[in-house]
Amino acid sequence: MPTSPSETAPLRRDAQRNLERILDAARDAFAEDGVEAGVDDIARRAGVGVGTLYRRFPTKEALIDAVVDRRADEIAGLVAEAEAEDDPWEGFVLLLGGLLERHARDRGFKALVADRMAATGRPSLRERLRPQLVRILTRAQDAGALRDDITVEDLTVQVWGAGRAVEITGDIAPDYWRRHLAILLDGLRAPRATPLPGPPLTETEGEALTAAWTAACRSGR
Amino acid sequence: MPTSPSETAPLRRDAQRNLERILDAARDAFAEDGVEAGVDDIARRAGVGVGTLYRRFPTKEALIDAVVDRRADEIAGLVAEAEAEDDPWEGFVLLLGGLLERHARDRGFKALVADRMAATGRPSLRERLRPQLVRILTRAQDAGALRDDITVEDLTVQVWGAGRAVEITGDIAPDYWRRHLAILLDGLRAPRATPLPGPPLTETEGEALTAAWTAACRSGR
DNA sequence: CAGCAAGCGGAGGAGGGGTTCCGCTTTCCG
DNA sequence: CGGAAAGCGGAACCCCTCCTCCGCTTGCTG
Repeated sequence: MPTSPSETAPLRRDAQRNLERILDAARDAFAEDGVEAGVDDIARRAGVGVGTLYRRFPTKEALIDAVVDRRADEIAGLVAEAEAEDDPWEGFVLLLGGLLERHARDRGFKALVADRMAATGRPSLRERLRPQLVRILTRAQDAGALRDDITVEDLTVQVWGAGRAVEITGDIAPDYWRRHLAILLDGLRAPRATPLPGPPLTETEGEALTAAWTAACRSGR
Repeated sequence: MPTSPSETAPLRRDAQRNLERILDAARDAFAEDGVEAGVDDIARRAGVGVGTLYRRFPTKEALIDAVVDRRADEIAGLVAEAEAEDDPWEGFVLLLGGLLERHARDRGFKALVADRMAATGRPSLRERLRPQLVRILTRAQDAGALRDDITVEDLTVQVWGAGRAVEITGDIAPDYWRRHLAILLDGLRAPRATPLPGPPLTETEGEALTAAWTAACRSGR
């Protein structure tokens, strides 16, 4: 747990500085290339050797976790913003838009979204966010704006898919996500919803999916 | 071009048999593991050595191409079926449903879909299919069933995203794609569609996207 | 049946990741 | 200031995958 400041002996000043540099470099590298960015590249960006990197993070995975942890506030902020929005539908749109926009601009974001709900690893983030998500969803449904036959699992899968689509378009048409989202929203709006076939995913299935998705993200794509 | 039968000397009988075995094994391996299935694994499934495989296909990429070529008829058949359907909307739904169902059941299908439109490599398939696609789309629009502000590019991106989502759910909930599709269709239906923001992708952008998508599929996302 | 070209298999090369190791440097504290 | 412990760098290592090479085998043809 190198990120927790108050544990065992404090880091030497140079070590602390290098730790910051590594985290910053990793954030940038992941944003540009996704989690498949190489450790050598990250170390070079940070101006340190790979040995230094591995002194702080026993494995690349641990580095990813640390970067994700650091950025978790970003998602938490977005969700809070969405919940604070007066209009339930607008709040819902704000959330989805925020997610897709980040997907379009930042390739490392996928790992963040995956981790946000991950069943494995650090549950704090996911457990903190999920209730908020449900609230945003049901609030929009109670207001009659969002179709009431979809569940959080449906929404999650939709976001994964849309995120992937928008991620691909991000390099070529950075604003295309708005169009994509508009189509998705038309499918989610209440007024003209067609009954959905088949049962929704159970929460257990949702968790299994999340685990699979996380694994896929971790291994690069 | 090992797949074209009438070229230079005909293959020896054992070689011909091994060629079939390799193609079958590759099809199965890709369906199970996606294009990231290893060549050693494919050779083992086929009951041949990797040397034999490489005698026929200069590179793994060429093998993928050959498998995709062989399966191209599957997509062509689906598209033809969709076009032959009396009701324009039903034809459209048939097409999307067929694509998503295959995505859910067959991990190698993604490569096929990518290649179907690929700007690089074998253009025949893509060029043959695209006009049909446009016809299916415009027919449904002219019938007033499909919203008339979407383009083939929009549709393609939607299918990529939905395919990804459904691919993940395929292992856990093989029929979930129906639910996902239903939501997507509600977003695509004409009645009371909300105007889309921003311009659609140009055809040039569409081609660039396809190339990027193909590259991503080839390298195993 | 004999000769030989085509075909075969699988050990090993090549290259690209992540990870380790160890001799040198820097910081800190008495 | 001086010594010890923490930190540093990056070459080397491991492992995994695609691909090559070459001595042996098999099927075809006269």
